[in-house]
Amino acid sequence: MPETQFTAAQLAVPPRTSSIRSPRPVVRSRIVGENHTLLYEGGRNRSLYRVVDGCVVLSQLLDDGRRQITDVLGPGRLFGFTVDGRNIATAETLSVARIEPLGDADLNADDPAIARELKATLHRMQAHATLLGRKTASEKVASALVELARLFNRAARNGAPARLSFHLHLTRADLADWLGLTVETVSRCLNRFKREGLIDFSHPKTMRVLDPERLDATAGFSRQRANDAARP
Amino acid sequence: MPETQFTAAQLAVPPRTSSIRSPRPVVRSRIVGENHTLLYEGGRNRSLYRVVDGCVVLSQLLDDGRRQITDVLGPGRLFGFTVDGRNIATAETLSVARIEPLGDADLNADDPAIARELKATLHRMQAHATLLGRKTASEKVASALVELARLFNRAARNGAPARLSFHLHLTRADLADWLGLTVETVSRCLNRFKREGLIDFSHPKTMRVLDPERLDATAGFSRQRANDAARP
DNA sequence: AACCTCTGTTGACAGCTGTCAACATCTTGC
DNA sequence: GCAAGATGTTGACAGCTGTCAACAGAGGTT
Repeated sequence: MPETQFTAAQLAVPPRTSSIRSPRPVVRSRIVGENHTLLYEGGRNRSLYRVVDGCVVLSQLLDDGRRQITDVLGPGRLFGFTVDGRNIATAETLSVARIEPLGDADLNADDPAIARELKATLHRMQAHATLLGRKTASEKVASALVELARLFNRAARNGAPARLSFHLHLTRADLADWLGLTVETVSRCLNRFKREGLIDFSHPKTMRVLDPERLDATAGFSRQRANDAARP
Repeated sequence: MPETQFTAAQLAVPPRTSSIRSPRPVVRSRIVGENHTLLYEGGRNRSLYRVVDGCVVLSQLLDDGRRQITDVLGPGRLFGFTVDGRNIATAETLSVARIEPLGDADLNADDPAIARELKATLHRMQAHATLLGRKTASEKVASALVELARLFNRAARNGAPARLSFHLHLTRADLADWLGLTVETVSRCLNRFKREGLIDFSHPKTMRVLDPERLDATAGFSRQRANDAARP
């Protein structure tokens, strides 16, 4: 069994971050190992699932094997949405993960919380489309780091000052498939960021952000979008 | 006023293609001119809208002006979804369009038909992410043509054999912003397809598919995805 | 009709990113 | 502990696509 990134004690106390409740008072969540495929694109399933803890990615394949990771899910996110009863995407764990089934997908279809989740997902997907279509390699990798840091930074739940250190659940290949790049380009960007003092990592998956502001700037994020006047 | 693509008679009989009903028995739809911005990303609105006829695109902007068209909407599609009360995307008409408000967005949030529309939209967004991240320029342009042909080919509603001729509502720049390319690359691909006998166009926006199968192949579509058995 | 602007096309060229290859490092299994 | 495979890094090189520029054509205005 590969390394896990949380302890037995953490697994024993699944956090509740979402307002979505299943009809049954007690829901049996299950622990799934790393690199386990939960759902296949085009397959059938009649339940939604929530990621309670861990990391799950959604992906699609082209005929010749090219892969696109369409979403990276952390704690609280839902997956298993279907169109015409068919799974939209393949779902795989990138870590040991706690998964909670939410019951019949169609029964839950009119749950306002589900609609809210769908709209939030849509929002993320659109932002990612902008990344894929209009950002450079450096901006893509920087954006990914910012987003993953936000996703998996909750290690410091106990009120401790959240150090900008987090576990990169994705391999370089996963990052490449998420960002529309190649492993080589991802590796080059990460190591350039490291040389420039933006981030640091000794182990390839143990990331630490050293200069959050410069990383944000590299990501092409507009911290000012709210404050700034629109340009001429 | 620029050219319109439907007649007064067609406008007088708005087709009902969706099962989504508004609470009021009579809904007042409105006609909007070409190149009209209906909603701004980040702005507030408290209604969903349906495209009854015409073409609407959703887009996002980066700070330096780079634009990504995240979705192209034809008849029947909904837009105006919000997260935290804020519009997810900017919505613009690319043609004279008939738009129908669907009432309070939050009131409709638990409508099963809305959830279905959201899931269908999610599906399209994921497919487009795969296009943006993993397809070549030729595959992107071919995919766009196939999709737009399907979207705007309903000209032949009267049972006539649907000729594979359709109106491209998007400019070359719009196509580029949708596909993550430049106008020059889009233009080169379209004219190459023309030289190769895949498509034809005299007017830049009057497209005609001459060889649907070869176009599908160029788009990298898997015609088997539906027939295929789900994998283990 | 003439003019102007926007859109589209085409060519030359460059550069970002992909491809190929070799090697290093980490992980896993024996 | 060692071997073998998977993952990550780095360099050389190439090519797809972007950039820049000039021009053509269409649409709209006076």
